[in-house]
Amino acid sequence: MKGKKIIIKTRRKKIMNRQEVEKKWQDYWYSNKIFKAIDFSPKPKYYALIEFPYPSGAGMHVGHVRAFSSMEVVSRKRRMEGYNVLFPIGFDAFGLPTENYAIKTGIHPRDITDKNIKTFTEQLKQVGFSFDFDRVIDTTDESYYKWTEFIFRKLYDKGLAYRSHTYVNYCPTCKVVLSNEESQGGVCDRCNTQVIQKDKDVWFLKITSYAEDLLDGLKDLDTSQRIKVEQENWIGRSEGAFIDFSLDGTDDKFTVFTTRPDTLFGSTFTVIAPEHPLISKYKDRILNYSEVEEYKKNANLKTEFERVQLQKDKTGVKLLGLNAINPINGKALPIYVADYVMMGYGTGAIMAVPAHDTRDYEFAKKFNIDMIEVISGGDISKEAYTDIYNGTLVNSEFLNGLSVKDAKVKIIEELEKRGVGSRAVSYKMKDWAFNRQRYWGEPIPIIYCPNCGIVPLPYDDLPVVLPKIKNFEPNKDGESPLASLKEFTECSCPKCGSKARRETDTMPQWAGSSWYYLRYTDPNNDKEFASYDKMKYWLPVDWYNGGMEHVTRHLIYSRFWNEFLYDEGLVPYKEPYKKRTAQGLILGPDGEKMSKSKGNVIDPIDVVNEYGADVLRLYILFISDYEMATPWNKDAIKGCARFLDKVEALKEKVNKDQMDYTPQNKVIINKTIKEVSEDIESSKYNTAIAKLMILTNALTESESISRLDYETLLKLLNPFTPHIAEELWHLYNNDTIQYAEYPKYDPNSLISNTCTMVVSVNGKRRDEFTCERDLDDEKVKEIAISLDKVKPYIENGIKKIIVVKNKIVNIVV
RNA sequence: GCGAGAAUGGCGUAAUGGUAGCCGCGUUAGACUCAAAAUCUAAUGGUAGUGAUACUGUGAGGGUUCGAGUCCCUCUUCUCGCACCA
Repeated sequence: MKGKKIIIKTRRKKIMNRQEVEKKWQDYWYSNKIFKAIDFSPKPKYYALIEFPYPSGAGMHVGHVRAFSSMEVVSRKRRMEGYNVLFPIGFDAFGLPTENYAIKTGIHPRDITDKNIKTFTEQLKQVGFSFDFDRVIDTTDESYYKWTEFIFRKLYDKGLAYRSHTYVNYCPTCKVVLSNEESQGGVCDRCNTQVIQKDKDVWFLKITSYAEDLLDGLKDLDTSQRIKVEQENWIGRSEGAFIDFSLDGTDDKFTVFTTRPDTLFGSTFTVIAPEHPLISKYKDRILNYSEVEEYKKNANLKTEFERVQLQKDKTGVKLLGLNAINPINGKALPIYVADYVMMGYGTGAIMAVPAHDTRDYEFAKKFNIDMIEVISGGDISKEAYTDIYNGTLVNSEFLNGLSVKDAKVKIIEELEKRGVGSRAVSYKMKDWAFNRQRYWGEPIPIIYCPNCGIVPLPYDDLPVVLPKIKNFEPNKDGESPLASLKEFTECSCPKCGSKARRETDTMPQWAGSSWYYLRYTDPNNDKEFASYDKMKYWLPVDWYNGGMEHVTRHLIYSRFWNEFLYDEGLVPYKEPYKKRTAQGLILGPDGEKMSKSKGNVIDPIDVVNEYGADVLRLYILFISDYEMATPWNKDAIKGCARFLDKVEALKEKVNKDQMDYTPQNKVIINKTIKEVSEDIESSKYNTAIAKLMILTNALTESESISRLDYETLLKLLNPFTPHIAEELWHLYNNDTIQYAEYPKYDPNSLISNTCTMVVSVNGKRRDEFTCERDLDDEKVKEIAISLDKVKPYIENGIKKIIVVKNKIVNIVV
């Protein structure tokens, strides 16, 4: 402890006190509103967006700093490039952790949230982020969630919000219904409890009707392959056909979905999901109904996790007394109930073609069902032949001899002609389960009237305000605490005036974040969610950075809302984001994911207190490639502190009156300007910083440097380490560096007029020499073979000499 | 199982098909100091050698090329995403 104090003292004597200087400039920036975004400014606009944080009690995390730092650097650079920058911040403050904390402590979520937002805001300012703090939004503020309710109401009007009775993912610990997105892998997103299937009344948003648009919009999104592919997989489009199978002895039929209609002649049985309505409908005709009921019950008991575990072990029950008719050849096929067919995908029923589908193959083997080979080329005695590129149709009457591709077209034509099938597209994505039985969320503006049924609240009556309550515990039925509050639930029907009941479920946390980027353009508007003109000016978001984990949830949800609002004529652009990047995780020093329980959490504010905000910002971007997960190294950060000390020490060498580049540094400065700028644009912050270090090392080796040399370095540094840049800039300037013109490079000064030629023999480096640029190839060869170190290797004759201009000579012997 | 990505010193990482290891950390030696820290200087992939230097080296094995960390094929391991999706 004593030693540490001495270190700080020594540093203070030699160089600036970072924390003091940082505080000074933060006060200057924020009190003068240096980062204010100006509506309708004639400058070109730039909208940089980061995912707004959840204001947890733990405060800011180093992960937040990394997530925000990329757009922070870009925003500061854009301001210097003459843009009118919108770089906003807000808080996604509804949600379970706050509510759970309220249950534990009895403190109201409103008070917890306010306190956490205050702390978080202070921490953001301590790091010096250049947000426009005049546009802060809070999703739990009545003036904000009024518009979240408004959008829900719009969705309802269009039939895109509906109530349905289905099996849902339910977390027994959190006592909430979860969406597929929140229960990936069969466990609850928040608490890792195994999700169970529960029969419930649920609000859904019909995101599936936007599946095609959501897929389409990805085409123009500037993003990594990974982010695109993840969204595509999530939407999960597949092309195929609906085919009707009639039920033997009835006038009824059921429809299957298949991507392989070409194999229809090879179908030897059909399978329906345990939840398929056919079962109860033909209760009386199914001879083994009790066995089927039993199977159905067991299937529902299985958790998602168990289903995955038992993936290979197929189970099922044959429906006795009920057969399906293959529409193409009139053959009677047995119907099985099996849980490897899901009610939630396609039609919940399949035509099974064991010869050409792996799952059907396993099932057929287990239940001793026949197979018919209809695509030649494989060996179906060993395994299902699923190749769709090779192979020819056989045993399929009019399809025989065709390729899979052609057979698909022809069979669909035939089915359509006969009126028993059609081309179809199916999506993996399901409708979005949109309610939670909790208090701390946006109320759903719906009323249940005994006469009129479901009635939406009139627009003029919005918002439904969350009442201030004292007991936040959900009740025993897993209902929201609002359900036990008479003052809230009792109301009158807006249509007929009779006594009615208010919806007590609230919206999921993803609601508020589905449109927040719109609100930033006009955060204080109390007439509309944002003015059309302002949205037209600011949108679309030019660059959006956020977590990889939000690619399949938040990104898709928010694009859905935007596309919907666009169709309603309420927003000016169909796609909200032009470009999307994602940062990697920062792991603990032990290489594990940071967590309280592992005790490996690094608090960014501790780093600010020890090294300063500039060092924190610099290190977080220098640590590795921006997209890569990397462990924190408590020693490596010292290198960043040393670097900034060096930058400061350079001031002693500056010739104040020299306003051009010093000749010996001209090339490296121009090169650095070019490369740092390009690196920032392609999210290579780590190499950008490495190049700034190289430049600083070069300037340190110079006898003296010019004012322009130094100011150029400071400008290039400003996006990364604005405090020290501002402080040193003021040695020579009175105005802020934040709007100083970003340096430009001179293409003619990027290369020196001499170059180093490497000489290798058979690809092995042997020597090098320096010569003028673009020297004639013949002369280069002459010099190369005359070198003493090269001579011994070419004694036995030369086969060939390859010269790569200004780079390398390779002598082949 | 399917899809995407990755594998380079003691560590984090860097290299338009053209000097592998930039930049940073760490380590070693030296300077300053009574001493330590900080700072500065030098060295630092491995093996051999006092040394110039030589050989070797980017997960493994093949290939293309004058030349491969980079391109192609096969394999191994790891990370991420999806997962009985019909």
